[in-house]
Order: sequence, then C-alpha cells, then structure tokens
Amino acid sequence: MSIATVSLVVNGKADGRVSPGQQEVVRRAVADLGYRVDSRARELVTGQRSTVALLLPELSSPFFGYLAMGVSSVLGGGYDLVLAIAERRGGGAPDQLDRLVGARVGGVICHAPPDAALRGLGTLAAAVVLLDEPGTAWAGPSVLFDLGGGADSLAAHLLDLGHRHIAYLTPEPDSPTFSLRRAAVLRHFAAGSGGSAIELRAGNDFDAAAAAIRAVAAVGRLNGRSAIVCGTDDQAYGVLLALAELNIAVPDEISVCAFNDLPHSRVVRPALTSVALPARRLGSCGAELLLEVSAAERAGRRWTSHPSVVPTALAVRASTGAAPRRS
Amino acid sequence: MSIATVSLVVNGKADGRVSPGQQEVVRRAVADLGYRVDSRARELVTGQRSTVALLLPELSSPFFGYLAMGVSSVLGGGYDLVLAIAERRGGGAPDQLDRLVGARVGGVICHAPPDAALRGLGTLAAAVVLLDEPGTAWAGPSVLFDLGGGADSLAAHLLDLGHRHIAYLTPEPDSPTFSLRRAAVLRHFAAGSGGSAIELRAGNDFDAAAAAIRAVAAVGRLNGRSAIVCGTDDQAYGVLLALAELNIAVPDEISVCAFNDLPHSRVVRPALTSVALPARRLGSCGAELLLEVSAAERAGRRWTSHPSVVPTALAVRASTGAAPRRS
DNA sequence: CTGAAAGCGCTAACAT
DNA sequence: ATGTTAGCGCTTTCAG
Repeated sequence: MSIATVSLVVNGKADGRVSPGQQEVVRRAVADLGYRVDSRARELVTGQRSTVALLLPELSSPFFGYLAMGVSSVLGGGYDLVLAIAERRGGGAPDQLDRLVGARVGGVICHAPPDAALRGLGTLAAAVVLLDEPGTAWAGPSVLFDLGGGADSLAAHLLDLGHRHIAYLTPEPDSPTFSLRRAAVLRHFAAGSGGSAIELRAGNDFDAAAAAIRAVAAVGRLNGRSAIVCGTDDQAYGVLLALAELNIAVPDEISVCAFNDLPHSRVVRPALTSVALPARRLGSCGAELLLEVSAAERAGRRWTSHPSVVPTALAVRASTGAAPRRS
Repeated sequence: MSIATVSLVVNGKADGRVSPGQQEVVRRAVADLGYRVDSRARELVTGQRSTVALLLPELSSPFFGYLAMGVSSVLGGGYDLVLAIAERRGGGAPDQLDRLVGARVGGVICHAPPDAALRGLGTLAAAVVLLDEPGTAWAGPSVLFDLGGGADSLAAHLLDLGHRHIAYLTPEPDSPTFSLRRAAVLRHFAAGSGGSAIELRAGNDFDAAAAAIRAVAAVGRLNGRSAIVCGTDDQAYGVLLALAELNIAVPDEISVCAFNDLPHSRVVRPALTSVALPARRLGSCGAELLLEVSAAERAGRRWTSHPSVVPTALAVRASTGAAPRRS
C-alpha cells in the first residue's frame, strides 16, 4: 500500500485503478488511525482555495450574526469560513488583509470595509464581493438592499399619517448605506413639498442615540417635529429610551421608525415600525455570488453583472401613528 | 538573491547573515511585487498552527456575537479565526470537525457542542477549551460563568420581594448551562421552604416562549405564580410579549426575570431584570486560556487546572416588583 | 555572507 | 492494478 494509493482512495479516484481489496485495506487503516488529509498540503499542490473570509466591522448587532449565518449556510461543509472583525478603533484592517492574502483565501465577503481596507481589497488576487455598499467606486460584484424602495415605503407611510416635519437621526461615522437611507427618506420631506427635516448624528448604539435626543430636546429643537426616523434599529431603541425618560408619548406626540427590523423591534415598547433588511439573505446571496464569481474567474472569464438586490419590506408597528395636530 | 535569502529577510532572521544591501533589495522587491509568504506552505514545514476555530451553535443572538468579538480581540492579528456554526438541525457537526482536523487548526474554542461533536473533540489533537459547559464529563480546560452566584442573587432578589411561588421557563433542547441555571434557582423555592415552582419548557426564542406562556395561562396553571424566571433573555422577551397580549401587568401581577442581560433588556418594556452573563469576557478568557494551553502543550507539559470562572451580576430593573398579596 | 539541497504532506503524471 | 517520481512554496541545515 503506497502513499499514492491512499491518496487515490481518500479522494474517491480509485474507481478502476485500485483493487476493491486494497480499497478496503486503506479505508480500514484510515479509520483506525483517524487519518485526515492535510488540506493545506493538498491545496498547496492542487492550487485550489477552500477558504473564504468574511470581513465585518463588528458582531454585536444581531444583524451581523444573521449575515454570518447566511454566509455559513451556503458555504456549508465545503469551505472554511474565516472571520475577520475590523473593529474600527483598532485600525487593524490592513493587518487583517495581510493575513488573508497570506492564507491564500479563495474569496472575501465584505461589509462596510474601512476605506483603507477597501483599497487593499483590490490587491487581493481573490474574488471579492461587497455587501450593502451602494454607489461607491466599487465596480465589482456586490449585493445590495433595495434601500430606495424601503425608504419610499417608509416615507409614504409617514406622509399618509400626516407627518410633514421630521428629524432624521443618522449613524456616525457615516457610510454609503447610511447616507443612501438618509437621502432616500429626506427627499420626501424636502422644503419645496411643504415638508421639512432636520438632521441629527450620533454613534450607532443605544446610548449615543439617546444622548443625542436628550441634547436636542433640551434646546427645543424637537418642537414641531412629529416623527423621528433613524438609520438603524439600534439608534431607534436609544431614541425610545430617551423619549420615555422625557415623558414624550410615542406615537401620540412623536412617531419613531427606522431601518433593519431586528427581531427585538417586535418586543420593545411601543413595538418599532421598521424597514426590514433581511441580513440572512444578504449573507446567503453574497456567498452564492462569491461562488459564482470565483468559478468564473477560475474558468478565465471575468465576471460582470449588475449588483444583486435583495428586497426590503416595511413592517408597520405601534411606534408610528397619526401626526398630532400642530399647535 | 536566492529564495532562501528572501525567506531570511521576510522572517526577520537576517540579522548578521544577509548584507544590509541585499536586505534592502529584497525588501523593495517584496513591496513592488506585493509578495506575501504563503502561510500554508510555511506551516507545512514549520509545523506551527496559526489558526483557531470557534465552534458555535448559532449566531443570531448578540450573546454569541459578543463572545466572538471577545475571542477575536485577544487573538488579534496573530491567528486566523475560523468560524464553525453547528446549526443543530443540520447535524453537520461531524463534518465541521472533520474539516477542522483537515485544516490542522491549532486550537478550538467551543460553546455548547452537540454531543456528537463533544466526543469528536477528543480526537482533535489540538488544544480545546470549552465555554459555559458546566459539570460535564469534560475534564479539560474550560471557562465557566458563576451561574450559581448569579442564580443566588436572583433568587434572593425575588424572595426579598415576597415571591414564593414561581414558574421556571427553561430552553429546550436542554443543555448543561441551562440545567444548572434552573437547578440553582429552583432549590431556593423548594417545597420544604414554603415555596413552590412549576417547570415550563420551550424553544429558545421569542415565539416559542410566548406560545408556551399562552398555553399555560389558558389552562390556568399560572394562577398563584407571582414570578416567571427564564433561562435566557430571549425567552423572557417572548414571555413579556405573551403577558402583554393577555393583559397581565408586569410586574404588578407577575414579575419576569432571566439570565443573560443582553443590551436589549434595557429597552424592552418593562425593562428586564436579568443576571448579566458577560459574553465578551467569556470569549476573551477562553481565547487567553487556549493560548496558554497550547503553549503548554507545545512545551510538552500537560495543562491542568480548575476552570476559570467569570463573575456574574444581577441587573435589577422594572420587570420585577413586589409579589401581589395572594388572593 | 550567500546559495544549493532536503523535505514538510500531499497529488498527478508516469512507469512498471 | 500498483509503485515511483516530481514538484506545490516554503524553511532550514549545510557547503561554499
């Protein structure tokens, strides 16, 4: 039993080339010794790549958890998924990228890359797909949310309820997905159409959002606003917190809504009206796209196409109601 | 400039062995070509392992997100983190493990492994640390929450408020961490001490928990219970949902509390009293432990010690209040 | 100080 | 049907 024979058997290429007897012998030995092929050595000689990297800014929001599960589920048992969390403060993104090229990953799926990383991605010599990164210079494969559609539904809902004057709270640091959400909502409340909007900024977490609202309320800038629209659910939760403290009734005095529709939006009080952004599908579409792209690249074709877009839907709940009559 | 010289330079072992001139030449070439060492080939020859696997049951709860971030932050740039999600239904755990041994991972950090996986872990020939898996047959390195302490605080809080008759909702499928939480709470409400408890089971998500409560309330089994304790925050959110539907006031008619203290527990209404289980620390301690263990193994020593335990703390909020006078 | 050579664990083409 | 050989991209002796 030579070393090459073993290779043939474990790779299922032993069809007419190894006698059934030998095959059994090999199989038993493999089982007894608990032998597994060293995938690194295998890839070294075959040149195939069986690991894909998922590059995320963080993982504390369930949004990214769902996204990762979506990716994982389509990659399944066929690939190793390496997780790179590019926590902004660390600035460790370049490091992470270096590791990935060193590991010869077969592909990268990337959400909200720090700008430095975005440039580095080009160098990667691997298939790259970008997620939820609309309207950047990126010409490569990507999958987007239908944010425009979602924003339109949300605005229509608000307009229906009589809201004309809103505040828009947007996460900072800004990013393309956030600025698109903002622009797509705000254009429905442009001054010309009899509406108006003020813009607020705060970090993308409960406390920062709550603090921003408290500060704005303290100087009376919320007066005359009948709705607050937030870039993310997490911000909206903070807004709800602050409004409760301030004894401002939602939605009777002011309506609140946002983008994401995390599961928790059903259970906060009042339950949050939100544009559902199906993260899991974003991840699974991204992974499927990556697989296609890298297959195409391996076949020598360059892959070109418009971004895939995953649909969004407005979930209407108790946090939005009719605008109060202006006093 | 030979191939070996390059190796010396890029590995910083060129001290007195390569002339400064050559070093510069090499460095420039490396920069120009964008060359990175192939870490797979390197590890093939050196025998070192620079990737660790994180094995999780799912990622949709922020709990696991924080855990993963904790792991990632201590592993930092030094290791690749491969993520294996062993979604229970898939039963894909054995597959996942096979991949990991094939990839020759240097270590595995594991939370709530399916039983099949747990057995397989022994075979792994890599350092393994278990997280939040108390009192199993596992004798190896692990890090635990101080669940006993947390349960005691929670029970004391409830007892203080006059609660004697509770319902305990526990996630299913059961697991060691869940059964320990349950046992540690329930012993404070044993029949002998003038208390009583009924046990409820439901899947670990909002809807399953809500359905369980509705079902139990429908047959009047909640009568006489002044508090519901849940194994996880997610269950408690479902309970809150169901109770609101049923027009049962929390905490005036019935108190609700749980384990985990996810960030969202501050924003549900009423805000949830919960035992804080710092997931991020669990992850970072786990990663540190793994690093120690594998260093020890490499040095030939076997690593033995008691499990590390990360402290817990009770966060008291509005969902628990004085037990109503029994009618 | 530098380069040639061996070999890590594998696969694929080539002999036997 | 089986075994032998040549490398995949590296690191590490060991001669020059």
